[in-house]
Amino acid sequence: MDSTGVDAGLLRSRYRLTKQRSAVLHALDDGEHLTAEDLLDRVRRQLPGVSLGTIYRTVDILRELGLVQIFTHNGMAARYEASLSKHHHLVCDVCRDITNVNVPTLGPVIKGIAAQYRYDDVDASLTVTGRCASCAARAPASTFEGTVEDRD
Amino acid sequence: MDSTGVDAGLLRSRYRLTKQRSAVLHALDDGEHLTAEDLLDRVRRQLPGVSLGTIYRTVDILRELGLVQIFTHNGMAARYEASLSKHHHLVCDVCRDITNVNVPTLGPVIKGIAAQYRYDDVDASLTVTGRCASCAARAPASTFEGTVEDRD
DNA sequence: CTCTCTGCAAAGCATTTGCACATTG
DNA sequence: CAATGTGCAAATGCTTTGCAGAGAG
Repeated sequence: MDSTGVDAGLLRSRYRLTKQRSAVLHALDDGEHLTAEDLLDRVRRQLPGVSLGTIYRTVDILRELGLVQIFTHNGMAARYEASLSKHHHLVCDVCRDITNVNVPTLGPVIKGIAAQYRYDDVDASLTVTGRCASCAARAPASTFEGTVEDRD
Repeated sequence: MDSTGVDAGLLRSRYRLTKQRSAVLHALDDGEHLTAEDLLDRVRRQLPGVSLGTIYRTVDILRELGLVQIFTHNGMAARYEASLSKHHHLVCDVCRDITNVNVPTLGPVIKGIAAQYRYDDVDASLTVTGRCASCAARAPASTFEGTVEDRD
């Protein structure tokens, strides 16, 4: 089993390095903001017998070890991504597409809030919603402010 | 039925103003970031027969009308609040307490992202997590950086 | 060899939905 | 009175969990 790459974090931890966990770790590099089902599909290409329960148990310990970030928005299924770099998300209200985005200017904003409310060890997640360029091109004009809600 | 206060938005809409909906609207003023169950409890004080299904259907149309904001974080149950003013949330990792927070400096950050990625009609939700002052006081010292994860 | 992990299947929980009856405008 | 809304209970979808056997160290 590969013990020098993405697996290193697990090896150093109090958890055992199993082939299922290694496969999940590798699958995480195989796409952005993957759902548990997405991960299951990818993991099963290598290791057909793996169960969804194992995916959930694995991402949970990877989160505890700081190796994955979990993204949720409204009631949608959780998305998992390797903790390579801190980033935030842009979600299209129309097509539900998710884009990763770096927001370097957010740091000072968060520091300010932490200081004002006396919070320690702060982290933050910013989710920007709106209509992406392709959906705007495809859709009827919208000249008014505020939420654009179709009544289905 | 009161038709001049919080009910006005519903009255002007294509939806009927029922006593259940009015009660939900009033219940929303009765606390911050309330869960569906919280709303149900409050609504039932006035109107004992109301069902959870009605709460969910009602908050959904209120969201569509822009009268409530919905806050979710990780897998937690959704929280509902009247759309009085735009605000964001501070969530304590330890006690799970939620604090509303105004973040006036966020506007330019979001505008920048919208421009860069060509998104229209953008909105944003910022959730800052960390350890609140009372939990920090109560807990063992934490001098290292990063997430503080107790193994239960 | 012991402790941890896994697959399976069942349970859990928040939310949604179908339907027959009640209510609104 | 026609259209819409409601209560109830069942269904849904994601996630978690108990257990007995498999695998890691």
